[in-house]
Amino acid sequence: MGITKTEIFDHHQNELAQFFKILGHPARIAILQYISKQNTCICNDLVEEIGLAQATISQHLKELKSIGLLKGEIEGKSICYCIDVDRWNMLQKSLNSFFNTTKTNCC
Amino acid sequence: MGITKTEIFDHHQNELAQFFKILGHPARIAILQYISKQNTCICNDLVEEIGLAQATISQHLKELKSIGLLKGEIEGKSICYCIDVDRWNMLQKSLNSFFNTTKTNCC
DNA sequence: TTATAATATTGCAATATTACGATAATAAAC
DNA sequence: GTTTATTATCGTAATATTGCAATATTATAA
Repeated sequence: MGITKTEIFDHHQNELAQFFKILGHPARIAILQYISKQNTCICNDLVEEIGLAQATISQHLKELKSIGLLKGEIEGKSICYCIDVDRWNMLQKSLNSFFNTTKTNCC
Repeated sequence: MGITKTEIFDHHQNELAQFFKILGHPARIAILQYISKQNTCICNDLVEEIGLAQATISQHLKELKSIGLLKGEIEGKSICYCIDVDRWNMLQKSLNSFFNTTKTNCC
């Protein structure tokens, strides 16, 4: 029927899939890469840098925030969005754990 | 307008996003985990194990194959789908590279 | 060749995602 | 207060994804 049946999977599977899903868009990859290159980051820069409308960028930032990858701090009249390194490392560890425990094969 | 603007991103960003995207569904996570537990894998087992219709499982398998994570070998009248460990390790390396080069922050 | 069993494909309906223009909210500068 | 600049939200249109029933394909068994 078109809706993901999250109820038949466990919490870990759903959470892991959610992490992957949010990283699964080139704009969000590009945003993370750009932020990591800067000392400060203003959404307006991203609009020029990435080439999507301001509203679209704002939505992508919201999604990255939803899994805790970005934290925003008020800085003057704009917002400084930064990567939450603790969360970033946690996520990396979590994905590696999945990769390391899921690679037995048979043929 | 609803379509991802892949043309404004580079090949690496699009490819990385595609990997993440395909891993971004709990059924595909569950399928990979189940396959890695078995010595052999038959799609029919997955239908019972995962709890989705046979057609749906088949589609998820197809997507996992599309990024090379699974390789299927004919085994009697069924198919033995296995994780391609070389590809799996390559993907893990690629994701770690992204994580390691994208975590500078400012605040 | 004709069953039988397993997987793939097709077609369709429902929901989700992506994107953007318009507008609202927020905060500094005047 | 008003203006100006920046980011967030709303509403909407277009495309993508998810899921399943029905059907097709493939390969063994009889």
